[in-house]
Amino acid sequence: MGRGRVQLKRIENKISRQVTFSKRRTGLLKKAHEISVLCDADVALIVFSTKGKLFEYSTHSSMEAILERYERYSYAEKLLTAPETETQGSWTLESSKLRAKIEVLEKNIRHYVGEDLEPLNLRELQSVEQQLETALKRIRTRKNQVMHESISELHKKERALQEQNNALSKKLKENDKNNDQQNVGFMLPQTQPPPPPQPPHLRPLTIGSGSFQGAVVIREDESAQAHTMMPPWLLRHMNQ
Amino acid sequence: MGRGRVQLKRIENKISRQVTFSKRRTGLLKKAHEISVLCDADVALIVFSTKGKLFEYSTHSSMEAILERYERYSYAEKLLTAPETETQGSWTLESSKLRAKIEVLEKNIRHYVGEDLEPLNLRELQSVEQQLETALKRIRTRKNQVMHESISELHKKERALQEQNNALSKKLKENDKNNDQQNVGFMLPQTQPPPPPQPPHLRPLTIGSGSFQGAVVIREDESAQAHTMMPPWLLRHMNQ
DNA sequence: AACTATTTATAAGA
DNA sequence: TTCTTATAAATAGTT
Repeated sequence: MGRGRVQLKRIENKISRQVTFSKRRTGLLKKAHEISVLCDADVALIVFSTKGKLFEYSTHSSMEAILERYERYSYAEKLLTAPETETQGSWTLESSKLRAKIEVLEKNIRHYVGEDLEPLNLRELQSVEQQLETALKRIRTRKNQVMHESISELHKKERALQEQNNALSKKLKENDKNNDQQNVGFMLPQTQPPPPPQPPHLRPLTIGSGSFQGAVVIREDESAQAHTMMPPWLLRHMNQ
Repeated sequence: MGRGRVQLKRIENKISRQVTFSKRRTGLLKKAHEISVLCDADVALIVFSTKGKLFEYSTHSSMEAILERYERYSYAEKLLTAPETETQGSWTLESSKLRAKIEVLEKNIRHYVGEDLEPLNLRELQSVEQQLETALKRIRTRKNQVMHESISELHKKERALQEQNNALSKKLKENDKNNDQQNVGFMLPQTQPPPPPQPPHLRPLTIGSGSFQGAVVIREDESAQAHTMMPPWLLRHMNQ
């Protein structure tokens, strides 16, 4: 919708990318608002610019409400509650100094998430790169650890449950014998019927050898994880 | 954009509201996708229809990652809002809010460099992991770009120096001729003896059309790029 | 930040 | 839902 067709690919020129971003952001927010009013829908829209600046739109029922609803809908647990803060200590530093520090920290964060990289020279880029590699290693180590802990925890629980189970069965058999002898005339089934199957997105990942159904949902293949996905049904509508 | 103007208010007719919802939803998702691609932005879009059906779009970095990021960002922001009147006490309040924000930012940074990971659960670890992977890709792309620029800069310099060199040599020869004619009685050798060979790790990289010996291999595929450090002697030339 | 020539989105109708 | 078409809106390129 402009003087020329536009390829659906990253605009390389930084200036026009910014200009386009600004224009389209306005348009997108407007349309989000319109559909929410016209069609009485709940809409939440979050946009981070390349430089890491946040823009958002949400229907009256507040961003938080919609995100919570989303979480509930997608069967995911609530996001981490915000980290706790302590605000004691002296206030000797001026606000402006604090603000300056905040700016520096935010800039660092942008670099750590790969944004706003133009001002960095090669040496600095390599420094960040190395830090991220180290970080990634640590995170993967920790993730592994968490997963292992989780798994052995589950195993432990499984064993405990199995034992309990055996004990109960045994007790039950004894009761049955007694009942038989007394001709009471009824029996509990020895095995439970299998639970009804669930659709995949509801089915928790099962971990361990036994019948334990853990709640730890782990993506099977993270490296194959989709990197941008226009759903096919949307693609159908797209000219490019 | 249709046959008639449209009032920005809820469409009362249920059928046409549904139809409009369907059409506009498609358009909105398309536009969300476009801005994310064209402008390299991270976008998360959530739409609940009146009937409670969910539609969503998110950039490659997955919905969870963006919501996580949003939570981090907006939490830090929240600490600074709730503006107070400028009384004496409010300045200390301001300071403490700023401090709180700084703490949150620092905690985030620690996570980005792989420290202080114990409090994170699996979901959070994976979110950070994904962000770091994206960051690493971007950084390597940028590094490549910087190196290319640097190299062509060096080429240019080399050519300039070579020309200067030729000019000086020529001038020198002419002077020598004059000196010969005047029997001044000394000569510069026309050719230099070759320098003693050096082990490869000491030999400076030569770049350019002349005696090219370089091994600057830059892979085009950024995602597969080597995680290698530049040798210090090359770094020296590349400070921005 | 404005201005338009165009392309796109979409309201209405079928 | 889907297609068609007339028209309103969005926006790319320009100033």
